[in-house]
Amino acid sequence: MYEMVFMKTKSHITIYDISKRLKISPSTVSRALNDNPRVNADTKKLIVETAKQMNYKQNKLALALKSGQSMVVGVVVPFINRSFFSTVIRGIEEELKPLGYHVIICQTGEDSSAEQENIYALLDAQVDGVFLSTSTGRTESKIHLNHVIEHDKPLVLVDRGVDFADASTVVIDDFKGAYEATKHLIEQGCKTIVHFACDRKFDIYENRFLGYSAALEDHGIRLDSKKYVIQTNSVIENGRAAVVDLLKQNIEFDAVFSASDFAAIGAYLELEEQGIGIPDQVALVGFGNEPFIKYTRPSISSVDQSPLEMGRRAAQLFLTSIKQKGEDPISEKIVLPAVLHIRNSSKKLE
Amino acid sequence: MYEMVFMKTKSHITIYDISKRLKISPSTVSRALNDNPRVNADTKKLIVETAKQMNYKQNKLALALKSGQSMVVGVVVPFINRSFFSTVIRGIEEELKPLGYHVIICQTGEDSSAEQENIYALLDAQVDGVFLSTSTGRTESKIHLNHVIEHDKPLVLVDRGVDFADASTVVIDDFKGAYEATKHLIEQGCKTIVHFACDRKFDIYENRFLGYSAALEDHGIRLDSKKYVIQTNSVIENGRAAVVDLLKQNIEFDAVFSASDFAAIGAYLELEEQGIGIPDQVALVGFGNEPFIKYTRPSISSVDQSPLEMGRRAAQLFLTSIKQKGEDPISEKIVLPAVLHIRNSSKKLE
DNA sequence: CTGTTAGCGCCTTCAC
DNA sequence: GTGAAGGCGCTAACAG
Repeated sequence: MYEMVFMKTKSHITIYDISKRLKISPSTVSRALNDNPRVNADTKKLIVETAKQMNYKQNKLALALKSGQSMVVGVVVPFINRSFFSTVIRGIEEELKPLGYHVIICQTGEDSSAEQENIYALLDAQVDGVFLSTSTGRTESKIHLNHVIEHDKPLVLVDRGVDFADASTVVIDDFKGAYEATKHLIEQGCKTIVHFACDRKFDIYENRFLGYSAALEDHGIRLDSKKYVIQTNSVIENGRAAVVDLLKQNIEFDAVFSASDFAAIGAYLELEEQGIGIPDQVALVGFGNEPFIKYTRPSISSVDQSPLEMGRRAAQLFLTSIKQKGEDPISEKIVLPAVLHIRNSSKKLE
Repeated sequence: MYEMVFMKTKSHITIYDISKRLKISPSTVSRALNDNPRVNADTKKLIVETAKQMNYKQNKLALALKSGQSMVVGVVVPFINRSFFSTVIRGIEEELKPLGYHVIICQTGEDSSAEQENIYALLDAQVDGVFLSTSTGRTESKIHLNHVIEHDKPLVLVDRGVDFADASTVVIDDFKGAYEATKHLIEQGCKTIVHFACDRKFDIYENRFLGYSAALEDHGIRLDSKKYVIQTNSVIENGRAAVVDLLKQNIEFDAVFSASDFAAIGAYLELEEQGIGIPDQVALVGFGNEPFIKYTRPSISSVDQSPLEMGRRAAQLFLTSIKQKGEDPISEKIVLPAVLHIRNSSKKLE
């Protein structure tokens, strides 16, 4: 058996190649290419030109190893093809690209241990910071988050945060958004408002539930968690199933406030199929303002999360953290407003 | 003025730290950590354990510099928060993550020169391959694509490809999809079928146009490009404007086949607002099968592009290219089927 | 203004 | 089975 021999044809040009060609030391080449003032204008010009001509490209990897800055950040989300998450990422990318950063994306599939692995892999890859929309609930282990901090890298929690002192956070005002949505339904005359709560081990969903509860209380409606608060997931089929269940149990209700647009659209589909009129018999409000939510008929009311802005702000938090490197890290918390978009699914009165 | 002094507190552990602590040479530590057989089982165990205890993490950057493999790929798309693109990326990520690759995402904003810059930046970052859904039309310069090939990195064109010999490609059968969509409309009795063509400098749109034309011809309908083929962009407002224009010009039509779901939904909104019945007065078929397209009422027919599968296949093409490194690169071309999903917007007959 | 040297963290010959 | 040395490509002292 013969070993395969791979000719490692060097496909890229280094400053040494330029150095040799021009008989100028590598450091001068480096200086010239970095526009260092302490180099003769003519030689600089010469170097820059031959570099271009030789099609030289700076190896960022070497630079990263040398400088300790990779100029890469990692973003960890449940699924990248959810409009909310991809739009957050868009915001991050657009804010960071002008500064020369690259964005690595990771998906957890909503699995906490996959989240851990992703974060470790990102640290291995020497990212300069981590953005996370977590799938780790309030009670679960957060050592992977500690690791990020220990490695002295900024950690920015986006939307799905957890209480974690050393991380910056950007969220929307979930409580207020939910409160407004519920209040709106009450003002439309709804008395028995079902809440699709999603998983309350996440703060965002807990806060939406609390907003719902507070609105009921403030308007003299007794909260009946057993009957009207349903744990769903943020999945279309779950919303459908929840409606099926309510009907099967003969629970009467005149509105649904869903903490997720996906569950909301599931409810919409099922109600429609069952011939239950929206909003006349059941009014409907979702949460997230996903792009598809306004094309149903009736169009569905929803609370906007301004994902693009969340991404941008998250990126800005990262940048301020980077700048104050070395000092004691200050973790900032941004709360964006949650704006209710009222559409036809919840207009009982004109 | 005093210069600020930054104590570069080394936040990470290297094999040298382990080496010193254990008084074992770095090379042995390296070998142990890489599970090299030529190291004593006991020392190996010792090393692995202290590594874990010291919270050692391998610096992939150093490895990348050494090995010439960064284990990072770059994906360049117009916008990451379009469902189609983010789902393609999801497919790529899911296929490549098990092999240890990271995915960097870049957005061009549909701008050809931004695309060039992105690609150069990715090459600087020493990515192992580039996935591209191009914004560069048939007639524009493709030097940036040549650069990728010259650097000996696999280039995979996804969906929006251009003729480029040295790149692998995965597309769907746009011609057939468009043909089927148009044929379906004809079979529903439509005679005057408008085509929203998008930008035909991209092959995908050109092929959709050709499919539309061929279907008309095969069914004895004369193609009237001037009257019925409208250049729109893949944007909701463009679809709206196109309908407004048609009405203003008093052009009669009984169907729209849009090469883009976004333009299609624009048409839907405008037709609805004008009180024009879908499908009775105007039947409607889109292209892309975006998630939102089926929630309108009537639901809109559309040609599916199977973006997840496209992403997966693209990743596989990359992997085969990587394996045959050194040999003459073979560029493969995959054509996935385009499946028409018939919904209520195009059912004139029962 | 320019060249020499060293080192970022790792792996991998080459010796022993 | 283990250690020493060199180099991936780059920059930043340190000399001159």
